[in-house]
Amino acid sequence: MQLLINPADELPIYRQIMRQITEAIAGGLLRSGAKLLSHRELSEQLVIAPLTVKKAYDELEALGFIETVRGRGTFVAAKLPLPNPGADLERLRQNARRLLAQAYLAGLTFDQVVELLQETHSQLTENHESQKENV
Amino acid sequence: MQLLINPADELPIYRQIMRQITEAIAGGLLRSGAKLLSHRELSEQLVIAPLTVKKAYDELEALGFIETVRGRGTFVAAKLPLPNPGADLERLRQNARRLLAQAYLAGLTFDQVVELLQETHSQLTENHESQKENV
Amino acid sequence: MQLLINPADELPIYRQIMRQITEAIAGGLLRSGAKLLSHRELSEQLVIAPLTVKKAYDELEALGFIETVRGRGTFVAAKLPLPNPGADLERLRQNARRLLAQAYLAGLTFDQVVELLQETHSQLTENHESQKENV
Amino acid sequence: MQLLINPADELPIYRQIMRQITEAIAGGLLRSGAKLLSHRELSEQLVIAPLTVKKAYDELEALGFIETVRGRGTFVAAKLPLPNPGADLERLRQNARRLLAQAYLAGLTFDQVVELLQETHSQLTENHESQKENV
DNA sequence: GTGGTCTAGACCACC
DNA sequence: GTGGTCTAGACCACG
Repeated sequence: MQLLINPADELPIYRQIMRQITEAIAGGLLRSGAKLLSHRELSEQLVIAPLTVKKAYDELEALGFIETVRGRGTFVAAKLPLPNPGADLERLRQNARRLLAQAYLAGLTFDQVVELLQETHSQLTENHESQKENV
Repeated sequence: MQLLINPADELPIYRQIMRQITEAIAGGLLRSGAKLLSHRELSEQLVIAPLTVKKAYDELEALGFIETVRGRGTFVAAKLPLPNPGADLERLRQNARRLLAQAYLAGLTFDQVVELLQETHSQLTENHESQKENV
Repeated sequence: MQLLINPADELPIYRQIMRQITEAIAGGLLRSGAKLLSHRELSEQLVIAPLTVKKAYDELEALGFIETVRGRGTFVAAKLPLPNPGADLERLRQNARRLLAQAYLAGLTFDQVVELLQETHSQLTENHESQKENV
Repeated sequence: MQLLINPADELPIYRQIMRQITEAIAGGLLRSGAKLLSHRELSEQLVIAPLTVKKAYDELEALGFIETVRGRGTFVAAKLPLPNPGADLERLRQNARRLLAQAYLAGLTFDQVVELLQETHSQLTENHESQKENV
């Protein structure tokens, strides 16, 4: 798995890292127990400050997505955090609304949005094999 | 139309305003030529600084969504900006990917996501009738 | 001669009027003694407030480009204002610099700029006949 | 590079800054990747409010001339915005027309205008060598 | 240190 | 009344 960082992006770098790792977990690219690169290794690979990666890992750990074992490394959590049905659904609704608004401004129809979603779905789930990769 | 601002939101206030106005345009709530509240009026209504609203209006104008006429007011643009097929589609794809990742983490299936999208679609398009002036 | 007003332009309307009239004089379209529309007529034709046209005429008169004769109307001045060699040349130099900078950013070469200037020159001077038109 | 601001100028200060920076880019004084002063430093140097410089930087970024990286600074864009052949040419034509009208009112001939343009061209292009960082 | 946002108030030009 | 600009200060997040 290869992370892509854009320093000029509005989203802070540590958030870009968090987002990509959680997306990889959601898409099945990273499974429970998979080992992540150490924050030092990852910072070298991405050519950014180690503190930045550390911050991303710290927050991911606080959220329950990853677990750190002193002396062994960092791993995808065994039990992924259960969703808070209420708040999460509301956020999902909002994001769905935004996606639709954005699509309509771009001239797409509802059916085309669903189509696009289906393509994306296929991409996210087709790489369910390559499992023991590191981040 | 009533804007809702959350000062505690991670998204800057001026962006919240921009988002809600563009969504209103996308959903048909605001049509070409419709007059917006003056940035002063809107700032009073939202209990925020006038400059904050003005910044939102300025950026929306730079993006081509609204037009401003000195001494007369601010209006939804007559010709809304045509989508840039390339960049826009790519951004849409990214957002679709994020929506799916978020939904999967929340335990939803693909079909449930499509369902949720359909509900949202109905809401966005059902208020396509009356409305003449003012935000 | 037909004036074109764009209310959304950054330049104030009364300045748009001033600019177009002085350009018409410079280009030979309007000669000394030519009669202008009354500010009321012009305001009707342009669908703007009479005060706005009045302001443009007032400033043009203060600058010496036009003359008002009570009860008869407004005319292009018999003796056009002589340039202030110093200040005017400096402003010209600045504008020349800006034109070049703008052209270079647009990818043109110096020769192409001169070419473009020549076309413009032809247009400005070829309509030296139609003289007795009103504004 | 030294910016010169005239608070009494009709052109807003932030526009004066924008203009001088784009001209410096067009003239080769500022190259892609060159670092600009932080908006705070520049505001001190020019003795104006930081927000005023920031507004200039923001608009230049929206136009694609400069890029900003959080925590690192602001830089001349790697890929300068490609000209929009249509709109840009039309604006150039207008400005050429205005330059000629202004010159004719000042009593110059067409050849003298071209001469003046040639001088300006030399000035703009002769400082195409050294310069690494800072505005 | 950097940029990002926001405030509360001011003054101006335009219509 | 409208929008346009500017100030002087504040607080925050990021690296």
